[in-house]
Amino acid sequence: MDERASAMARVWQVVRAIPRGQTLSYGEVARRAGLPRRARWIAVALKAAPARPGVPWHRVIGANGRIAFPQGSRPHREQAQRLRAEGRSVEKGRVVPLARSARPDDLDAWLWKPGPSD
DNA sequence: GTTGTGACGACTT
DNA sequence: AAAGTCGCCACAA
Repeated sequence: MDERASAMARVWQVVRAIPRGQTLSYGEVARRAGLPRRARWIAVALKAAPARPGVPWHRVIGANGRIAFPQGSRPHREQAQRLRAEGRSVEKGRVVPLARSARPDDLDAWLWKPGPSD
């Protein structure tokens, strides 16, 4: 079984595990998939993601809450729309962090943290 | 084989 | 705040 395929499967699995309305950064997805420092590669994996079952790719955002697609682009609008449909607000291409912390440098604010109840 | 590019990220100017 | 730089690495040309 080739490593590339299993790595990709791990990425999809991690992304599929993100609950509705929650987000993870590319870097965090990479770490959880056992691919530290390969944030860029996550994009490759998501592009290759199966359409059906489908992975919630819109829950994966940049490290600063930025939607990675160019503003105004089709995919950018779709991602923003999907996130808003799950209750998150997006302002100027940026996903507004969850209320727990307003500090823009606090990654935890928009990173989903698995809690004891999960 | 080399080069440029990109749905990234951490750092430094 | 904005722009560079560098590390990372799959892919296409």
